[in-house]
Amino acid sequence: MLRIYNTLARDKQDFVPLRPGKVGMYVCGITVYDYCHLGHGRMMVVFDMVQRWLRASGFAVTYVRNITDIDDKIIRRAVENNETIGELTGRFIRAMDEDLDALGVQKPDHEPRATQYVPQMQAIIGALQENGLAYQASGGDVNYAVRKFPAYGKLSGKSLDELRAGERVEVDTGKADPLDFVLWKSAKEAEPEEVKWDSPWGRGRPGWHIECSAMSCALLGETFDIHGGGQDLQFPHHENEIAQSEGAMGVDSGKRFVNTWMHNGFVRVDDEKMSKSLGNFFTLREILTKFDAEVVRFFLLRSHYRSPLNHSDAHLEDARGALTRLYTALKGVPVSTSSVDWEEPHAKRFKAAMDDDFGTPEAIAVLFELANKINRAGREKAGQLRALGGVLGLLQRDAQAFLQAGGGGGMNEARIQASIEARLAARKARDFAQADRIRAELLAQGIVLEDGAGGTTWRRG
RNA sequence: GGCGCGGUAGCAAAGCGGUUAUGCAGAGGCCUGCAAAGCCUUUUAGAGCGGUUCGACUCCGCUCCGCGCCUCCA
Repeated sequence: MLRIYNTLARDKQDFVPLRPGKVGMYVCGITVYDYCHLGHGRMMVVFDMVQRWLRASGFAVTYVRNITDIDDKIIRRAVENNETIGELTGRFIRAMDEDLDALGVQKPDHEPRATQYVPQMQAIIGALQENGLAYQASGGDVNYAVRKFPAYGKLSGKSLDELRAGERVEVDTGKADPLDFVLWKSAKEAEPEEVKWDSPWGRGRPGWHIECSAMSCALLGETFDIHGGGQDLQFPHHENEIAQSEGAMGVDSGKRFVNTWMHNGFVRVDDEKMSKSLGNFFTLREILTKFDAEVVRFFLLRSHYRSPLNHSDAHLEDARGALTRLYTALKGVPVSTSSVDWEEPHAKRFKAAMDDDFGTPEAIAVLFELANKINRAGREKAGQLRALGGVLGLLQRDAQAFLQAGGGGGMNEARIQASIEARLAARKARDFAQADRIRAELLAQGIVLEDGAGGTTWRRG
């Protein structure tokens, strides 16, 4: 039985889908005005892992991950760059696809873009207005009347009165309550035509929060199983989604928006949250110039998805060494598409770990025990190791290809092979001084030689 | 100020009320011409103070420290 930590309950709960065997899952994707950083990468890999595990468990999953392609930052950036919104967002969506593809993140079943769901957003806003939860302010913006939604705060554990005690509430004329948030922003003269839609409330564009309510409802229905996102979206974004979606269905309808809320932990740098505003972020593409993408994925999955994760080159190096051990156990094992034997003891422990709120660290520990068994007792379990790794999106490459990835410093394959031959000749002649000299030269280039039963092989060190 | 999360061995990181986490690093051994890899053995834990218990790293309380949210943010 799969158990998931539900933020709404602040506890692990048995996962029971609305419809047997089927799971609807929505995850807040990113706002595409810049390159993805490692924090985005973690969120993407975490929910990719969740999605994979649900499927491996036999569920028919509908996975929706949106793209926010309209918002203040996008507009500002496009104007700065003197390009259209579409050009800017198209560029960064392509970059995101490249980065995620490298990390082994599978495509969601649906990847809706906010700009394609404006009519659905308007419909929800209309319903909210009918239900007395939305009002148009003097400036033209349509706001959500937070005080009218009794359950406001149930996800984040905050009460409106406590929130109001917080100092940083900007005084926005037109809002009935400072905590009310915008559903529909009335158009501003200076903004490009591209971001203006007609609506019953005048020309304008949707607020940020309404996008996810509309897209999730359109693709998964009014109520669905799992909603995920980064911890920083818990408040106010997800709280507002609940207010919108449940408010539109009718506060008294008893209908629920989402059953299970999942939030992944942050990536940190020097014990501080990695973020754009702090300027301490590392983009995926810069990390991927230094580290193999699978090493990055392995690094992200080696800690629990809800724990904070510190990023540093040393930690990535550590992950590389660990993943190298797993691949070393697969040396000489052909890449095959063997499936998992779930009756096998290691697989049972792997499954138990994953079923306990996606315990990837322990699942990966089982992989190492499997590697040890292979090194000790032979290759029978190699297919099992590869197949279990595959459940996490790992260990699918040829072992040699992984071990030699990144090249051999300044040396090409032919030169390395020539050196290995030369060393072999020296060894045969029992000229060990010469043989050791050649090995040292290669090592200086980051190439490690290993004399095995089947001959000498090399890997990057 | 309000709400929440966490403090595990040299580093990273898990589970668990009583039995080896796991990876890297360290020590000894096997293997090797010597190494590397691998295998075997092994040293370093659970912030502090109380409480519950036959027994606590694991449950409860307090203290100290760190982090996050309360504003856009994965």
